[in-house]
Amino acid sequence: MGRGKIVIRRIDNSASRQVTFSKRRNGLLKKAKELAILCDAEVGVAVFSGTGRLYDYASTSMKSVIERHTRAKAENHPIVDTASEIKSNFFNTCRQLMGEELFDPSVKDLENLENQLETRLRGVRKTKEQLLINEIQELNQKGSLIHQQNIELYRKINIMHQENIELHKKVYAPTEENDPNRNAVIPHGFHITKEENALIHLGLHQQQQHGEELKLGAPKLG
Amino acid sequence: MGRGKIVIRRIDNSASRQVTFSKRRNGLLKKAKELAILCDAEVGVAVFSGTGRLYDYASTSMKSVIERHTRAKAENHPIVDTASEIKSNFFNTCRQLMGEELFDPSVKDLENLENQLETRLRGVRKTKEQLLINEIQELNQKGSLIHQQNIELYRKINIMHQENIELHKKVYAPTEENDPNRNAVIPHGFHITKEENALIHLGLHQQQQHGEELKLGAPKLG
DNA sequence: ACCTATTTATAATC
DNA sequence: TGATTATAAATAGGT
Repeated sequence: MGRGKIVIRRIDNSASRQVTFSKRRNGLLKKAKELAILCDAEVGVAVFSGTGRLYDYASTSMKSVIERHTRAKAENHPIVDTASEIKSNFFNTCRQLMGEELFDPSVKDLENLENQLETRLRGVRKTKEQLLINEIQELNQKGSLIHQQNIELYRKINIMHQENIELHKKVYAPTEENDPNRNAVIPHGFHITKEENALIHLGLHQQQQHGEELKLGAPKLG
Repeated sequence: MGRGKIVIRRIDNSASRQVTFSKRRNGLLKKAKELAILCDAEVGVAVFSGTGRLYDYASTSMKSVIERHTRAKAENHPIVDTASEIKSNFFNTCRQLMGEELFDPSVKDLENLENQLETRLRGVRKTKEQLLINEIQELNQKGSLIHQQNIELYRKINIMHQENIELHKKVYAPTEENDPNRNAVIPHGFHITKEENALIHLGLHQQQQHGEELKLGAPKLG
């Protein structure tokens, strides 16, 4: 709620951190008071600055809040896991995650921690991967399209080639001696023949590629 | 901060009071967390509803907060970092890594932990991304290749097309009335003409596609 | 510490 | 209880 949005993460700049601390500490204590008054609640707040200074508020008294809190906790938390045990487990988990030796890998909290971290990682990965996969699919589609067009062109060429041959026969075979324009035409015919060979060769070469390298189905993306 | 302004005074209506309590309690706890995270502060909040139910939050642990509070009240010089606090900080780090809020990121070990985890995550991501990027590049190369082949084919077809026209002229124009085989040949000529038209149409159609859709340059991969 | 453009929190309402 | 929304508050970034 300010000039710009901020991410809730430790403010690196010490001065800014101190300023923000001052502002927000006041805000927090104000809110605590308002809550206590508006809703008839008992509220206690304690804040220690980075430098260790204490700022606190209690709607009744801190003593009362602490005692009541202790009682409430005792009722809710019969036994099971000592707080210190859990702490210890977490501590070990952290060390493991930091690449150090694992002290006690059997702890459930450790496994939870690992799983949750993996889940997060997966989420990030998924998003980015999806973008890349989409891109690949688009390229595949375009590739298939051009490939189809290529095939179509080969077909057409073959047809034209046949026609060409027919025409050649018509032009040169039946009227070999009769046509006075024959000599003027020969270079054309010669030229065409060379082009045909080139085309056929090119076609074979490409079709091999199509069959072997260009299987343009969706690639296996892990 | 709502539809209307209110005065900070006990809310008489019980239902409204309860609703407001719920909202503002959440707000207070959220603010407490943010303060702890943003400003590297140790924060503890305890709230008892009118019905006596406890809602609390501690950036480290309530035990730590209470102890520190007691000490701060008793003595005048605040203690900076006890062993239990460091432990607490690790505890909080773990919680953060588990996807919960960050309570006290100021401890160096905590930062190390974060950095190391990020590094790991980055490494994994990079590897997988690289694979996908390679795949995209390969597809781009193949696509360009086919595209070039396509262009080449168009060129060949145009050449053949010209040759065909020349041949047509040779066959049908000069000997229109003289050739007794003319009728037998006409079907061929007719057929050819149709193919030519089809080819020209196809060519134009595809070239448009090449120009607009099939810019097969390397895509931007984020 | 003060100033505001913005973001947040939340009062009122459904 | 949970959404929604208009509005009040809080506050981030500057001075």
